[in-house]
Amino acid sequence: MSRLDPSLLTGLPPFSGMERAAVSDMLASAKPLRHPKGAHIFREGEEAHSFFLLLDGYVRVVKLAPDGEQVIVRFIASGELLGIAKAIGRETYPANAVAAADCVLLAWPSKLWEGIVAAHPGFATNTYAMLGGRLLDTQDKVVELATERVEQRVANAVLKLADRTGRKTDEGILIDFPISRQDISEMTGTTLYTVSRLLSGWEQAGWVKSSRQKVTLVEGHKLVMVASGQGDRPPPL
Amino acid sequence: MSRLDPSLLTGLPPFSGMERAAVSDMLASAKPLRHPKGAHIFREGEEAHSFFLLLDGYVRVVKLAPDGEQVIVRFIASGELLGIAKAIGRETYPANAVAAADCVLLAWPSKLWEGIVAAHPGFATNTYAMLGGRLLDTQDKVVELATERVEQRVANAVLKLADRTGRKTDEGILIDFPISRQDISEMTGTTLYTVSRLLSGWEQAGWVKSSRQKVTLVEGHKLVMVASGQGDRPPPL
DNA sequence: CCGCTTCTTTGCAGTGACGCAAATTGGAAA
DNA sequence: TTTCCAATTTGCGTCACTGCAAAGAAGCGG
Repeated sequence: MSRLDPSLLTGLPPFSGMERAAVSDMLASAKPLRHPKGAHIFREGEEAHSFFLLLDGYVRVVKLAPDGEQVIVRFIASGELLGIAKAIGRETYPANAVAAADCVLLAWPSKLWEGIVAAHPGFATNTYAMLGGRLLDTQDKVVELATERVEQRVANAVLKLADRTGRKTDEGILIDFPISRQDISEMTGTTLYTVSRLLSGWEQAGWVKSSRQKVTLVEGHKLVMVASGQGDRPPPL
Repeated sequence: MSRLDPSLLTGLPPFSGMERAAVSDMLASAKPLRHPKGAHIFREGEEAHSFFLLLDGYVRVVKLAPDGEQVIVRFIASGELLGIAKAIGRETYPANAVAAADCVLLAWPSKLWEGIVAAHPGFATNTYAMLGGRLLDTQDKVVELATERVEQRVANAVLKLADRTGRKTDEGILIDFPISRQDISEMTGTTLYTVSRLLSGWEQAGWVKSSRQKVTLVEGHKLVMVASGQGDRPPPL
């Protein structure tokens, strides 16, 4: 008998619409797991021995370009699945997963995948819908990279992070985990220098507040304008 | 009884590993369909009434950026599925599909999707593996757009097209359908001017031959070098 | 065969973004 | 506290790429 309570999972998207008994059943074969900030949860190319559910924390999914540059392909927030290589017919992980903050996860052995999917059609449907959503997200990212200027992409990234992980403070909406200029540049296909210049400009204008590994959104609507390409340009220094 | 022969499908990836009888069963509910070059097969946002198998021809999957620019998200060659919104839990098509050449398709009503997937687990597995492959392809495109220079991306696009749709001629490998400089620019996130300049340069160097809507690969290995970022730069005009 | 449309080429000027270098700041560890 | 390392800022020169404009080429329909 597991010490984990099924109510941990029942509210989460991957398990929505499932019977409590079914969720308990899945939980029985899961192992809880912790990773400190900065640790690799899995690596690209490695055999996909497990798939995971993120219970708490944040995870960056990172790909390595041929020249060694890193690209952050996606952020995972708590309640989401990751490492489900088996669901897409793969035997190895296609990217690296790194804890962006201290993380708590559940892990299932990948060899249970087929059985779980067969036994829980609701879980399967949820998972494939989620995969479809990620495909569309990624396609949107392609469109963004292909058509928007750096300024717009960085504004977009900050807005999305604030929306998905933001915590309200008295100064504005704070992005809830340590994020560097370099991280933001790896999400938007630019350099840490350019991100720094942009944030400095926006800070001068009073639209954000930022310091080491911290970004707080003060006037979101201004950044929305920038993201859409219609923003007043804050005066260059 | 259908006039279509199941052997049309048995060799194609979506149906690999399936019984002949199962394939016949699926074929029974499909309607053949033709679209001339340039026609829309479906449009973004439209209700996903059908899903398709491309039997012959080529299809561009195109997204519209907020500012009206077009981005070619993917090319579909014969033997591939398209428009499978139901598989990813969507009720509407997420992009436009345009015939890049005269096309022959099979169409199934989307409402049959659940039944088909339930009745043919092999087909379901193949489809989800294919979707996973598309997700990885799209992620690779993100990495490419984020890290490579225009020159490399255009070389890559030409190589991929030649590889996937190339027909051998006495001059080299000819891309098998009409493709304009504009098309290539929409695949690579640049402008038709830049594509024209690059192709002109490569033609001077004897690496490709190109004319109106035609590109022939002459010295593929040279373009591979360009794509990897190690190519000798052909002398500017 | 002519005229129209669409695609392509290329000169040129403008600039957004890069990337090095060096100084500065902030936090954590000793 | 002091030390040390990583993150950040910012000046400056450079360049890849853009985007207009205008001319040339190719194919199609009448």
